[in-house]
Amino acid sequence: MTTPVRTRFAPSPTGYMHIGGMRTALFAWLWARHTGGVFILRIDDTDQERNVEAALGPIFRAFEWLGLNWDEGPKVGGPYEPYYQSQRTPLYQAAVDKLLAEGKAFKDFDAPEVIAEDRKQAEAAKKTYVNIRRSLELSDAEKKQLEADGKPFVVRFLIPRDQKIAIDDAVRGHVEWDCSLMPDPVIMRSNGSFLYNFATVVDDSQMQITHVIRAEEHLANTPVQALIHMALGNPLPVFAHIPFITAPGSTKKLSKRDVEKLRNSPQLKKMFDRADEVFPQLGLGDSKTLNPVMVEYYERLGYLPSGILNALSRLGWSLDGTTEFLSLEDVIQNFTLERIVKAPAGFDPEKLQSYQQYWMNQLPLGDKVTGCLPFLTQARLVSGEVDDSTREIVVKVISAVADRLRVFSDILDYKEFFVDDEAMTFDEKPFQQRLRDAPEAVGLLKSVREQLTTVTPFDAATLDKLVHDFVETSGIKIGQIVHALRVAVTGKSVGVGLFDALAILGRERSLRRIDRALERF
RNA sequence: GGCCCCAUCGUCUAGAGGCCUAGGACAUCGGAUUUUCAGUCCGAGUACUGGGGUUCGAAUCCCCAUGGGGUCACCA
Repeated sequence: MTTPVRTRFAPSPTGYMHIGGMRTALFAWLWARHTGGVFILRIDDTDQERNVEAALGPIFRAFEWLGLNWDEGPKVGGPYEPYYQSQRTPLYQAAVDKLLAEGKAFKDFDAPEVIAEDRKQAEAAKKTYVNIRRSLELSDAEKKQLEADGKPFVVRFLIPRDQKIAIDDAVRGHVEWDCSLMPDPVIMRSNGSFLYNFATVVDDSQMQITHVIRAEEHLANTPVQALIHMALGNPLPVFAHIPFITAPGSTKKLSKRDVEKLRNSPQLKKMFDRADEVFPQLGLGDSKTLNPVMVEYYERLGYLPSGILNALSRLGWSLDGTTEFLSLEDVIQNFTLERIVKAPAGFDPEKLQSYQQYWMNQLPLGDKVTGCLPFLTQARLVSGEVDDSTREIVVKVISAVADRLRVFSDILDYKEFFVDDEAMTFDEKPFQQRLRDAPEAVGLLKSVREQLTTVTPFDAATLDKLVHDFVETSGIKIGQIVHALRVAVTGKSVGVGLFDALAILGRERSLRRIDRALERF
């Protein structure tokens, strides 16, 4: 019989979901899904105070947005409840008692200052620090006396110093440590609370976790955890330490501590700038409230789960040498731990952009409209109720924008179609260059305006022909009129095809805008 | 510093002894298409950290060096 795979992700309630953590969670989730196993969410809130629920919001939200559901955990429950570490202390207590009773852990009465001194001396002597087990020398009577006196103590797990401990990591292979170099870790604080390293072991075992898939920085914790598992009589789970994600252009772990440094990295600058441009329009603050290390940044900017998921899966994992675009379903089907790359992977915004672009282009028009609409409403470019005529315009704009649309919020770059003719602003630079500084612009604009009053139908193909004929008969270059017209009608030098723009606006609005430009000379 | 991990184009990666004069993708740079921007198409350059082995043969196996990183709490 083969036991079903059970993996877990155990975030602490930090108030946001880290993109690197999301990638770790994804790998654990993928392994469960690939094998038809179970994925568990467990909350590591041992040292958190009140606001756990609030701090958890963005984390659940990230999972839900990306469609990574959990089979057991908060909200859904499960056979190993509770899924909050803060509510599991009886389990930890029982485990400590067991170790204590079996002599596999001991009460250490040494004061912190004493320990600090030991450590200092070891350092001075250039020797690896290993705690001195003074309390182990105490007689039972002495220990009883100390406890009766209310002398504080911690519980330490007794490392079998005469051994070596080895694990066979599913991505790293055989890794071995010499126990004689390991200090006895504290597993229970003097205030009676428990430490992560211990709680994790108890939880993983009680929840029947078969595969501990986590970031590489936990590799150093693993010997201790393995030893505790063994002392508790648990079977060892399979460990799989996946490499962490590094910051763009760096070899260091991508951490939110360094966001301010990241802001200036050339690779990430664009992402911060985009946040500062878009979020204020949406009433969501700016790059200080949401930045590219948070999953929510991508959601709020209108990235697609498929784009993010594709990018995240390809960071440290590949199907083969050529496949770049994979749906979640593809990845689930092909995901194996052995194909995880051992070296850290740099987070590359450009590459993410390309995955995103691919998946956006796969989307049918209707889905793009549905995706963009909330952004237009949120930016108050369309009013709450979306009537058919509004929707019609949105459809037209998005068709014209075509594959310029990479993320849904890009639609905000085309707000000229959604503002009143009188409210539309002209960008100064192109207005100067294409209209004021172009001596023939006024005349050409007036002539074309004349023709626009009568041409029918007022659609892109007809307008295209009209302008080309106009160019022909007046013997000018097409650029001379096109640029002027574009600025006059949209206020900008870049955007959708000019004839599309005119057709979307329609005759009335186009003429009004041309008049405004003319008046503005 | 101790312990541990890692090492192929700028970046993500393919490569599990001969198929490698090292493949793909992103980015970059050319060129084409074009009313702008984007896109698309075509093309180019760019990498096995170094040194020793093993072998007829090494990017691939072993050793050493170097470099990078992680971790060393009564944090998680």
